[in-house]
Amino acid sequence: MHFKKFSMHIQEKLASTITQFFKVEHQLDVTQYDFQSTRKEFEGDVTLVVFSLLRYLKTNPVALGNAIGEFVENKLDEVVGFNVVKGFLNISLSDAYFLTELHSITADENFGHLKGDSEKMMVEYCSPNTNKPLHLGHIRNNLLGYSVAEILKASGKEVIKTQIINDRGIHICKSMLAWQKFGHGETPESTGLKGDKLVGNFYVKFDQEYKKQIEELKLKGLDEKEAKTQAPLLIEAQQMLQKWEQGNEEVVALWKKMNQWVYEGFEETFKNLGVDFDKNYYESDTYLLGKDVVAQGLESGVFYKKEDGSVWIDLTDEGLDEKIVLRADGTAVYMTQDIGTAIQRVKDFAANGMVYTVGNEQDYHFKVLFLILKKLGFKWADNLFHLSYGMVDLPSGKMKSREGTVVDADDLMVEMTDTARKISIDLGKLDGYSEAEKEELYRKIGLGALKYYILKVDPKKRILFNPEESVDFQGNTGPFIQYTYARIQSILKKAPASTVVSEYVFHEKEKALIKQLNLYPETIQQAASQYSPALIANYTYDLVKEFNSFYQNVSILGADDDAQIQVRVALSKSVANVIKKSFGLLGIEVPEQM
RNA sequence: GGUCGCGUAGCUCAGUUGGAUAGAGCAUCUGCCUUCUAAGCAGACGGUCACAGGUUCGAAUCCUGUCGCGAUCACCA
Repeated sequence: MHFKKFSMHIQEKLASTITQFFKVEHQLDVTQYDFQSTRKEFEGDVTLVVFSLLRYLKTNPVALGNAIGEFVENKLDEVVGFNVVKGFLNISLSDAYFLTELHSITADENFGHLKGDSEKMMVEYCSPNTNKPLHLGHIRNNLLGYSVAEILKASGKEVIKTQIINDRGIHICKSMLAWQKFGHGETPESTGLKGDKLVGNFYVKFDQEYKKQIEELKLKGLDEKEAKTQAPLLIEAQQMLQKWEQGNEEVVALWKKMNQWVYEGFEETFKNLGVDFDKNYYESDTYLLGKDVVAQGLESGVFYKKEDGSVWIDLTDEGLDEKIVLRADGTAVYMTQDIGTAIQRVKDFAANGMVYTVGNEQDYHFKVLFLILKKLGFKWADNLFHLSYGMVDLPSGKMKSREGTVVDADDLMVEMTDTARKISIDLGKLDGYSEAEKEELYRKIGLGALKYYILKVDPKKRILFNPEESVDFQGNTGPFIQYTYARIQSILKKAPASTVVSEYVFHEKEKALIKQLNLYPETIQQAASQYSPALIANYTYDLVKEFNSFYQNVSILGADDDAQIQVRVALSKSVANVIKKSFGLLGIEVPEQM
């Protein structure tokens, strides 16, 4: 059955009643209906699209709509009226129905959130390199991954958050080498720099020195390509990588020391950003994985060997290319590791599936990876999902760490907090807050603005971030929603104790709110099945808009009678609860006052 | 060149298994703080849904083609 945009419960009732109508009146078996919530400009609460029923019964849509309308009005107590406009049957629902709905929403503290462990999913996100600090691109990745993990939990799944830390490789050696050569023994302590920042500086330093060497070599008559491969710095870095692989003590000690600096720096960033992980994997542990699987796949004929000894898979039947899975010298490539790591993870956690939060530049890689795992016969390969997201670009183009054209994650969070502080002080509404409480609030608001700004956009779309223009704090923004929450808290503090209301005549604004609240459970399920925090963000915005209109147009605590106060307070409380929960799914905190 | 993704108001975005007159925010303009917090509310202005065909009662949505932007097509990760 097709249910859309309206409470499941009443739609089921309507659907089965309409099925009865077709059986009784026309001896027809009909079970598929298109419902939608009635548009504001028409009278009614839920609308049946009659057009799509004409294929069962050739008749005038208006006549059919009227017939159905009369039937459901007679059969269902909840239906108190209807009208037909063109092929749309608009059905009005009773006050008793809305009251029941409100009661069931209020009664459930975890309204919309399922608890359970129907399935175990692993969500990977972040997965940084340990040679440079995190930037805005990582922020999008972290926010998306964290949020999708929370959404999956709310949809009833058990979730394990994980990341694979790319802690080895030539890029790490570059930072190490530069530190050795130009570092003068600097440490985070001696410089006062965050560890990841310090290491990142040497990564940049390497690139600068490397480029100098290339220029020098070119002056000596080498061409670009030769110069790039023959620069002494690069050769040294490659040698360092070999030493690392051989377990050279000095190199490994340096590697451990510098990586530790980076981890401490990352930890701080994760904490400020509010993300966490249940399990970390390290590439230095996993980079040799997958070779045995390749051997098995070779035996079973999934892979084949070329004359030089390298191992490949032929995916031309699937419209893709041939892809290498093991080098001729027997060493692993990226794909080998990813095959091995996937299998390892499923073993470690008995996961039913995995979500990989990785930028869309790797679409092809994951397409191939999933296909290979499928061909290798793993049944969980059907439950792998690449949460592919668009790049965050600057007006000047792509962010590049080596060229220093990145928006640093830590800096950005500080700037957002600064902006929040400035706006808050201008508005001056924080009497009674201590300085520490105020700072905490600025952080909540600043981060809320940033997180909402990023998460409200469909993950697959690219984001153009202009550092010159600050992120908004008004309109469709995080602070707007946080503000609404704070306002409700202020009302709830003054509200009378709750009593039972058994009869009530609803205001249109109240009905609209109940309808919007009722969409929350299905929004979570939809966001989970589409891995899209944007759906949660947009839903919450609609709810808040609806509430603000209600707030500004009717009086809550000053309502006409007790029943009205009770209902309006209950509604406000439910809205606040959903805001808090839904923002929780986005990793955004809500303030009690602002 | 092949493949994948995107193209909706000046700007940023919604619009989800095809439904009513395509909606918000920002910006611009007009009202509303002596009443629960004006980071708000009410309203005005703003559209060839990139373009052209097709499918059907009905298309921003599905199909085909064209154009534009991006990514990718490594024995890098």
